[in-house]
Amino acid sequence: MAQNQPIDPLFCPTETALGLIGGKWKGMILWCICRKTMRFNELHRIIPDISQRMLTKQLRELEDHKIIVRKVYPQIPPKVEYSLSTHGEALKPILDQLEDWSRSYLEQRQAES
Amino acid sequence: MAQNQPIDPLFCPTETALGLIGGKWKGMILWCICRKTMRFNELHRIIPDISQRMLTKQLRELEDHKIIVRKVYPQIPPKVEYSLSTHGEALKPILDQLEDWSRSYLEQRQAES
DNA sequence: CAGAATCCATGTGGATACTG
DNA sequence: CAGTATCCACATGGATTCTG
Repeated sequence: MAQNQPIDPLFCPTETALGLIGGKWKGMILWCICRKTMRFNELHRIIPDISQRMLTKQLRELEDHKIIVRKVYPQIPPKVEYSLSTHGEALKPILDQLEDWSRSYLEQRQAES
Repeated sequence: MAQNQPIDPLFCPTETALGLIGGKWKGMILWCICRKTMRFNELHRIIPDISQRMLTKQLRELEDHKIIVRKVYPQIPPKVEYSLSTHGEALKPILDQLEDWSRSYLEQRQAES
């Protein structure tokens, strides 16, 4: 950081990244979509605690940020599939490591108590 | 995910990890402390937009979660130093990758506009 | 099926003033 | 220096109802 220069929050990549994937539920949503292409209700079944409103909102944000791709099949009943974009694929190994990290974190915390 | 079993949010490691490091300002705070041990006002100078209240709060959370270590020197004027814990050190390479990822993300987004 | 719209409680975060 | 304490505005998120 040069010589203790102030950081512009808009240009701190770490903050940016966490802003993109740190939203509520996004961890679980990405965890699911990383594993396979998912439909809306499929996600909702796997993450029952999220409301439809929130699920929609988080998915839209991930889509707006080009991390996931939303594919609509124009048919009745509607069918929408969510999958990782190229950016999202690049994120996958990082999320895997994060998962390992927090797993060892949880284990150690548990061992202490 | 076995056969579309619901995930318990409490036991989704990805969500856990993002819960630990995804708080507001935590990206920038960690970015700083990853680089060197930091004092309170030092952090505040580098991240001027954060309020003292928030800085304190986020630091406490990171400390409670054993990601950083808070070392108090009992003297006047007070001196407090924040550094990475062992868990925090393990996180560092992951944050670096996240940083690379978001940098390429930002570049591509800019190229598009 | 995959949402959109509305209403409402609460939590989060900012500003300010004070302190050991 | 490194915080607390208090007050308050606003954003976040939940529950519910409705729809192409």
